[in-house]
Amino acid sequence: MSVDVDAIDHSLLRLLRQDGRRTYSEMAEKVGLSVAAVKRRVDRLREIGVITGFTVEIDHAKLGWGIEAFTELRYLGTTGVEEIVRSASMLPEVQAVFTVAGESDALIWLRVRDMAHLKQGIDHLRRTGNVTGTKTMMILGSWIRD
Amino acid sequence: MSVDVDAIDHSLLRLLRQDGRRTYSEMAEKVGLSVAAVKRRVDRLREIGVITGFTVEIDHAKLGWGIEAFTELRYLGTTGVEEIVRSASMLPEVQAVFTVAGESDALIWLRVRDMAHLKQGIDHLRRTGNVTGTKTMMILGSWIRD
DNA sequence: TTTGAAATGTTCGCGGT
DNA sequence: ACCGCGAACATTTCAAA
Repeated sequence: MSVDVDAIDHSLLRLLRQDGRRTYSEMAEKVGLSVAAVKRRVDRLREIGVITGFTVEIDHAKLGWGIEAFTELRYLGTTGVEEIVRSASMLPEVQAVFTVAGESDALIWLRVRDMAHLKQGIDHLRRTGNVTGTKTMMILGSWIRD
Repeated sequence: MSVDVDAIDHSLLRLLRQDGRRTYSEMAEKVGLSVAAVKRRVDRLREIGVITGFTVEIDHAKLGWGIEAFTELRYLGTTGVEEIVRSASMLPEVQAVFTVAGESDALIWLRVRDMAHLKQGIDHLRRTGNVTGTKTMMILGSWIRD
């Protein structure tokens, strides 16, 4: 399932990670190709599925959702992975769901307005699906690549 | 530190989360404003720090980095939070670092090519900084909002 | 806030390597 | 298969109302 992506493609991906709205002209200048060549390469990276989309990065604290936490969930042995993701992702407070192998079955990334809101979110998770136990870590700070 | 962001701003943020390369014209049509008004709003969201940037979403498995894991790290009590982030973020395998309150001090999101590579990454983390213990969860699947 | 016009960027066909 | 060129089309940007 791996694909051929050369050094220039990697440069383009790096440039787009730094700024997803960069123009083709700007990228063309940086990698030393024509504008059309750059567009064709980016189009191809989308077609073969290396690029799955573009998005905006938001400071949620500025929007009043300044508290983040990870909650590890354990489910009944009969609960399928798909079911875990489906039930957890319904909560608007859930930013991401990772199904994992280890003591826990899932790791949930929560984003909330305050502690009361967090409590409510965790309670909701415990009630939805067949949750048998939770363990929550408050996020003090985070660093994300690029 | 919270700011005033109205319903139209939220619509624009939602549209940009779905596709960060949407044109102002397209957004203008969807929210019922002129193109210039939309541009001014997006510019303002950047200025006040709600929008911190734009980026591309990549399928890393297609690039041959198909294994992901979370590693919980415990550090010596003398280790500062800044030091934890600084040492961990140096590894290219580290996708994100979350400093947390709880049993562990940090939660590291790793992305690697294979199991040998994962082992090497965790070993490196254990050696860098004052790590006193680790616990790793392999990621089986993930769902991320939008 | 909108309008309007110039500058800039995107898209695609075609010919060349 | 990949590139560059050029022309048509679309978007961005900003000044003025």
